[in-house]
Amino acid sequence: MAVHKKEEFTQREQDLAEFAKAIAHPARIAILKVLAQKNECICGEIVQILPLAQSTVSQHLKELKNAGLVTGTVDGPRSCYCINWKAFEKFNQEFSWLFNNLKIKNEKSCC
Amino acid sequence: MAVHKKEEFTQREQDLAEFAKAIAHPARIAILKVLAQKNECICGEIVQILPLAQSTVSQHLKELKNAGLVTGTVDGPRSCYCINWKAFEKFNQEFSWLFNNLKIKNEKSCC
DNA sequence: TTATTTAATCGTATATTTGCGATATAAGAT
DNA sequence: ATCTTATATCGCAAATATACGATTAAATAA
Repeated sequence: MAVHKKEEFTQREQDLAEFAKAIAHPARIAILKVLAQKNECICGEIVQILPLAQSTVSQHLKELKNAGLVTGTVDGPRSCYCINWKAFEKFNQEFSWLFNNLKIKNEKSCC
Repeated sequence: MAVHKKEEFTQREQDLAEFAKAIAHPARIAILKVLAQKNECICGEIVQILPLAQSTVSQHLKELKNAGLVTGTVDGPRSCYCINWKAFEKFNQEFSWLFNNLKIKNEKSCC
């Protein structure tokens, strides 16, 4: 991949792709589920639940944070992660937009 | 990554992640849009529209096909690609399920 | 039959992702 | 002040993804 071609697409396509990439790993989906299930902010618990090393979980959390899907604040010696519902809702809408946008144009498949 | 850890998660998480990966590139989102816009099955047209080489587009199409989002049939010397609406609808529902599932549990963010 | 057109595949280079152990950091406990 | 605990980050290895040119394959046109 000599050059990056991603910039040649629309911002909307890039944003949507980036969000999709954020949840394109079962570990990150599992992390989101754990974060949603617990009412309090956990972190080390995720490491207990997932079959991954602490450093790996930390890395996945960082990616979710970079994608804006998760917020993180320092709480004493531990970290507090939460789902960013606002961003999540926005991306949910973007997805719906894509799905509907595609579907409206052509409901029937020709092959 | 000495070992694959993806199998250690639920099938549902894996399937969803795989679908997300399929649309985790702006080129593939753009391809889906083109396929939806045209009423007929094109292929070479995608190459004209996208800023990518023919072999690269072919590769992206293959990935979409592997993910089940697109069907492809041979039509003489050319290929005919179409969106698989059924599979698309299924994944749309899976996404909604995830979003709602997460949201119901905890609407408020604690940080 | 030979040439042309269209698309898939191969080979290759490079970039990114995934994963882990080891180390660093920072707060709380002793 | 030192030890413990929790987490982030670094460095590395291996796997995957991205992109392209060249080649192959297969059907139509000449």
